[in-house]
Parts: sequence; C-alpha cells; structure tokens
Amino acid sequence: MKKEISKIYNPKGVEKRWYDFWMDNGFFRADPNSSKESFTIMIPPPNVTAELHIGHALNNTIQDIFIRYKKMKGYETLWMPGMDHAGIATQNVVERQLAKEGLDRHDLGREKFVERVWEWKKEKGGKIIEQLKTLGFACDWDREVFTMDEQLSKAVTEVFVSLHERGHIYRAKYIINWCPRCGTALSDEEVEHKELQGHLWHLKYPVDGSPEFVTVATTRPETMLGDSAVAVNPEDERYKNLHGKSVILPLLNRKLKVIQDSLVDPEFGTGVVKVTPAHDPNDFEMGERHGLEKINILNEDGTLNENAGQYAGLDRFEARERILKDLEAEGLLVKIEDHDHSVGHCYRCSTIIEPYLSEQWFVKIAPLAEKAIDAVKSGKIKLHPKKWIKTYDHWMENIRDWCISRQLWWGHRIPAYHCEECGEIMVAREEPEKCAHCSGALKQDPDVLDTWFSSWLWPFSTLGWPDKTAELKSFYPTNTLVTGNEILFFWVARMIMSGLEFMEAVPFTDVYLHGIVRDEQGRKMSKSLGNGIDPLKMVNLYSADAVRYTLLSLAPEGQDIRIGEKDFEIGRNFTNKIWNAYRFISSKIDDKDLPELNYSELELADEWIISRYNYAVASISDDIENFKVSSALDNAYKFFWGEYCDWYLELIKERLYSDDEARVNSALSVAVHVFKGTMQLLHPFVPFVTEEVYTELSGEKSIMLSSMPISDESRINRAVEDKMSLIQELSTAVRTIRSQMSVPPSVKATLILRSNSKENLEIIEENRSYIENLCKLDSIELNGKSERPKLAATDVVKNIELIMPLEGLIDIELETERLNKALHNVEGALKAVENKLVNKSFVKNAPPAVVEKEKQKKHDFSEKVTKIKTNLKWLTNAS
RNA sequence: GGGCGCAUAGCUCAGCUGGUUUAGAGCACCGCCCUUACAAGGCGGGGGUCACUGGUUCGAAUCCAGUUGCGCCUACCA
Repeated sequence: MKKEISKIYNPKGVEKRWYDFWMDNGFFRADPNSSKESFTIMIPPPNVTAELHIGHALNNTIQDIFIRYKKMKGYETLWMPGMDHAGIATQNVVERQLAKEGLDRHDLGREKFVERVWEWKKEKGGKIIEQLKTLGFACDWDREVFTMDEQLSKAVTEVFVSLHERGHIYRAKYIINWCPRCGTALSDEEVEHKELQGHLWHLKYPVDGSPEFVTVATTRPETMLGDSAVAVNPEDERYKNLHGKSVILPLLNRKLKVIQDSLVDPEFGTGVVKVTPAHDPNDFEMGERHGLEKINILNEDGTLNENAGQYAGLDRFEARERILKDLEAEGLLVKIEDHDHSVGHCYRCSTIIEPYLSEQWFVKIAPLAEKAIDAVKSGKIKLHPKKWIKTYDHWMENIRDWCISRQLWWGHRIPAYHCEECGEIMVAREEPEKCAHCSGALKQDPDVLDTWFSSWLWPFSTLGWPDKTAELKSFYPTNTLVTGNEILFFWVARMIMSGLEFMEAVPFTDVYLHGIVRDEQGRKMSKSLGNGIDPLKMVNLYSADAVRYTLLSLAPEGQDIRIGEKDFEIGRNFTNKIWNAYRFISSKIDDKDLPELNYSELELADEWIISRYNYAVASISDDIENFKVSSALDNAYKFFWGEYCDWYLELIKERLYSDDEARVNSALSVAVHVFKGTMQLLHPFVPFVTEEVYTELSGEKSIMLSSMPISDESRINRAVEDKMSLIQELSTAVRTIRSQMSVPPSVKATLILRSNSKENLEIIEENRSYIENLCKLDSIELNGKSERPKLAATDVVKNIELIMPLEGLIDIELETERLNKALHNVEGALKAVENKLVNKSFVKNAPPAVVEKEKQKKHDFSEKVTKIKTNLKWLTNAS
C-alpha cells in the first residue's frame, strides 16, 4: 500500500494540530518536584500593550531552541512566561481611549481610571501571548504571570521596604528627567539621546553699573528666565575684570552675580555660561556649590509658569521663539551658530525631555552595583558574545542613582505614607493606621514605581518570592537569559543586582544577547516608517517553522539582522526539503517493518553517512551548548541538505529500486536511522515539520519525548570519508564534463580511468556503481587496454586521469579553453607551492608535517600539469 | 570627547586558537535538465588583489598598530 503524500509540504493545519497536542499533553509543563536536573529560562516579559513583531519572534525562537534542546537532553525544563504592565505605555493607551470619549484621566479619578486600565487589559491587552503560541513556543503557559499580579506586587513592596530598611532608598529634591507629555519623571535609562541640529545662540547680558556687556552662549535660550548667575572659569584672563561684579538679566531685569567655577570650559562658546540651577544638571551642581537660588520656570506640562513674567503660559518652544525675537529687538542677540548636540527624548513618546527639579524617590545604586560587577567579572555570569562585558563594566562603574518614582496612576503604588499633620514619612509593608510620630492621619504617596522596579525582580518574583516555594528551590538560579542587547542596562544589569541582593545568588548563569532585526536597508523596523514585517503574516504565508528557520539562519551571533519578506522563502524551502526527503523514504517503507540498523552489513556510502552524521551530531550539540545557535543550524543544514540529501539519498537509490530485499533493507535502515536523528537535531529549530515526519516514520507519540542523539565518535571514520570524497570528486568532474559539453542525461556515456595508484583503483573498482549511477554512465573502464579515443574530454582528479570519449559530441574549441584554464590554475598553484619549498626558512621553520604536505602537493600538481598538457596535445592533434 | 563593533562575491553573511590546492554558503546571475523525494528542485558554471597602509611570522582574510568609511552605546556637547 502506497501512502499518498503531497509533493509539497503543507504546514496549514499541521502546526495548529501539533501545538494543541503538545498543550493537551502538558509537554510544556515543568514539575518542581522532578528529580531531573532543571533548566530554566525566564521570558523577557513583553509589554501588555505589545503586538508581536519580528524582534519578539527572533528572541523567543532562540529561547525555544534552548528549551526544546535541553528537554530532549533530559532536563526538567521550565520556560516561564509572563507580561509586563508597562506603566507609561499602558496608561497612554487607555488615556488615548478616554480622549476619544472627550475625557481625561482626571475626569475619572484615580480609582476609576485604574479600574478602566484593568478592563482594557482583560479585553484588549496581552494579545501577544496568543500570537507567541502560533510560533510554537514551549512556554509553561499554566504559569503565566503579570507584573501587577498580587504575588508579584507583594514582591515589589517587600523589595521597596527592605531596601528602605537597608538605607538604599531615599527621597530627595533633585534634577531629574521630566517628560512633559507623559507628565512623569524618568530614569536616566529611559531617556534616548538623539543627535539634533541645533543652534548656539550668543546673548548679551549688560554688566551692572557699566556700559559693557558679557556674551553668553546657550542652546536653550528660554531657560534664561530661570538664570540665577553667570559663571566664568576662575583662570580665564579675559573675564578677570568681571569677578565680583553682577550682570542684568535681559527681559526680566534681574540682577545676577558673576560666579567663578572651574566647571566652565573657557574653550567652549564664549567662556561665559548662564547658570540655571532648576533646569540643567550641571547648573544645579553649580547652584549647590555657590548657594544660588533655584528658579523653576516650567509647569509640569512644559508651559512656562508665573516665574516667566510676560512669557507665562507659553509653551517652552513658543517661548524660545518669542524670547529670541525680543532679544533681537533689543540688540542683545549677537550671533547664531549652528551646533549639533544630543537631546534627550522620552523612550515612550519621543517628546523632548526637560531636566526638571522635583522631589522623587531614588535607589542608591552603587552598593548594589559592586556585587553585580563582580558576578560578571568572576564569570559567575557569562555574557554571550563576550564583547558586552566591557560595555557592562563601563556602565556599572559609572552608574548613577536610580529615580524610581513615576507620576502615573498605573503601576505599583509606592508603599510610603505621609502624615498629613507633621509631614513624617513612613515606609511599610502594610498601611499603618496613624502616624507613629504624632498619630496624625496618613495618606499614601501618590506616585507609582518605575515599571522596571518590578521587572528587575522577574527571575524570582515569578517563582513565588518572597514566599519560600518549591519552584524557587528547583528553578532558581535560572540558566540562560535571552534578550536584545539594547536592554542590557535597563533590565539585565538590574536583575543581576536584585538577584544578588535578595536571593544572594545570581539570577542566571548565561546571558545570550542578540541583535536587532532591521529591514533590508538596515533601518530599524518601526510603525512610523511602515517598514516592519508582521510575523503573523509571514507565518500565514510561509509557516511558523519557516519564520523561525529564516530568522535564525540570517542571525549572525549577536549581530543585527537584515531581513526582507522574500527571505522567508529560505525557511519554506528548507521545510519542503525535509518533507520531500521524508516522502521519499516513506514511499520505500510502505507497510513493512523496518529491520534494525546492522553495522556489520554496511557499504561505503552507509559508513560514510554514519560518519558524517556522528560528526554533525557532535558539532551541532557543541554549537548549541556554546550559544552558537545559528552556527548549529548552519551545520544542520549543511549536513542534511548538502550531504544526506544531495549525496546519500542519491547513492542509495540504486539499492532502493532493486529487487533484492536485503539490499533495500540495509540502505533503508541507515537512511531512516540518520533521518530520524537529524529530525531530532532539527526539532528545536523547526518543531512542527520535524514532529510531523518523525512521528509518521517512527510511530512514536512525539519527538518531544525522544532523546537527543549522542555522537558516537567511534563511527567517525576518516578513511571512509577519504574514500567517499574520491568518489565525489570523480563524479563532480564527470558531471562537469557532461554539463560543459552539453551531454544530456539521456545520452549514456563511457568513462575511461587511468591511474597508477593501486589504492585508488581499488576504491573505484569496489564502488564503480556509485559513479556510474551518479553520472549516468554505461560503464567505467579501469586501466583498460583499449586505445585512447581520438576525441575525448579529459580531466585529472587525484592523479587519476579521466577520459570521456565524446566523438561527435565534443566541442574542441570549448574543451581546449577548459583545459587551458585548468592548466593555468594548476600551474599557479604549483608555482605557489614551489615558491614555498624554495624558501629555506620555510623548510627550516615550518612544522615537518606542513612541509611534507607541501611536497606532496608539489608532486601532485606537477603530475597534473603533465597530464593536462598531454591531453591538450591530443586535442590539437585530433583537430 | 570616551568606549565598543563592523568592513570578505552584485546582496546577506560563514570563515573559532595563523598552514584545507588559488577563500566558502544562501540569494541573485548564466547554461543544461519537468532524471521514478523535491522546478519551493537537480546538475554544472561565472563572479572576490578578504577596506587601506605598515608590522610580526617561514607563512596573514585570520595576530598587532595606524588610516578611512559605516553603525551602536556613552558623556557635566552651556
């Protein structure tokens, strides 16, 4: 009975069916009580607002590879899934929704608004989870968590209070990054610096009690309204006359002291700086040093406040224009220079950030950073690729305190309580009833915590911390963290700090940092550019396996990836190749029971593919263990397509089509053995198609329950591979002649081989049918007595002379050209080798084995040259 | 300003600790083939002074230094 199998692999249906099967059978579930060694990966939690993009697809494919590989290696694997509440992003989404109804969040009030966000989350949020499933990811979905879940919130409170108790959290009035659109403070990491073309405006400030002026240079002229001094470098000779004097702030006519501070760079601008302590971090420092007034001129929304005099109420950029115009009218704007500088933007809404003076909560980070630096330095945590270690060190060593309070409503409320009577602040796990100091009424701090303040606890909060759970015991520390390199500081570094502080152990042992997926022109994919590729569309078009395969095959280790929609054909073609190899083998099996692989009955091709297979098993496993996943896939591809399909399956066709059942069975048993193993190796990369063909072929329940093949190094046989490569080279040479001389497969040809190597002749004699079948030859004559034909195409392979009589078919001119080219090449190679051997220091210094090799080469090349020359002569004589 | 990375075929990239004939793959290109797994395929072919300069070495795409170009990160770039 022949099974009807489609000529083309049709993934539709297959993928959904298997995913449901895996889920229904609980294959993704992790058992904390298992006796097996555990292997754990924490998913980088996608934002609840996120929709699947190609970066998620890559990130999670890599994780899935590790998880599926380790599971088949016998580990108890846990891939912990979950989502991030994404404070700003989520609040923005719901606020936009409200705006459509003509409302803002204040119309609802805090409680109602937060309710509304939860509603939104239930209805529209978390789409990405379902989307991830279409790509086949083996997360333990039963464990899915959300950073705002009760358990995780408990962890956040515990950490805040406990850090506070340890003196690592403080509240202070400081210059922070303020997003006027989001209306909240941001941490340094949440500010994206973009290089902008700006201007350096030179402004004249009149010197008090003198007809003179000083000229200051600024990129933000509107901040002059908040100036409380001008500063010069104390060493600057040009301005020594100003020491002790004052200047008059134009427009507002305020008197400003001239101060001296070594922070001022005499080389930059005019060497005189306006000092605005409330709106610039450097000026803030100077203000502290010189006891200057801090004049805040901005409202929270970026408009100017009452301190801005006649400019109050204007937007900051409008104010800039107006101020410049007014200064110009007074003749105080003396020069405008082009000036490129980097400007901070909000990472969520791209609004230009204002350095803003406000009261915020901070984490004193230096004490935490110290241990985290050491964890990486000592190798307790390894970064892959290693190049990130330097970047990590540099960042950690220069880290500044972490501003963790956000003026948002969506997030974890800060567990601090302010006394309405005496102003006392109490930090506590449970809300205290009254002020411990004066028994006054308490009000909880209105701010919420930075979203990253919950995600930095991810490796243990997801496992039930601060409770002592079985999960924590089994799965912490986790093993590998896979994430984009852009998130190293935001998240990875902070998890290391929190893990060491609260678990007293690293949160993971290895960090795999991959690059960013870009479009074909190397641009970041973004909504505004419209150059994104929708992974779901690609899954629909090409299959999930194809998407996974393509992404990975294009992903150089840790580097950015360029990709276009058409590239997904690579993956589709590969799965189709698997399908057809399966189809071929399976058509030969029919219903019969397959005999076990019998190593004593193998012929050359079998031994060869088994040797190559065992080599492939070793190299692919090595690659995965060493975090070289795309190299692993490349090796799997090369073996499966380039060796198994291109050579082995071709070599056994003669046996498979024969009537001799024993011959059929021996070939088939090897073919199936190697195919099954290859599917297992490939399963982590392309889980669906491998599951489909593996189970069909083996009758087993699931490939996921099978064990990853282990390389039997004793089957790697160099001698066999050498023999086989002789067959391959000869075959290629014959095929080349046929192709060049346009001899179609339908025309059978004869091949004459001549050699004085007894060894090579024996190999060919034993395996002549391989060459005959691969090259569609009638016969091969080995060192025969027949006359050399007048007209023949020729070649030389490993000192074996190939002669193909092609009377009537040969194009003499073409063949001459071909031989001349070959001659030229070999002569070049010969020359290079000779040059080496003539060089006395080479012979003296190079290892003997290398010298010996070169001598052998020289011998071979010169012999080949002679033979080609002879063949050329024959051609000339014949024409 | 500092740091890191990249530069190999028309394009995307392999090439790990120097020695695989004269550097590989995929895509693209050319030729032949609907050969009894696969035209989403097979077989063959063309195409590269490995960015530049210098150094180390018997020997460099590979190691070192510098130069140029590009990218990313980072900074108290008024």
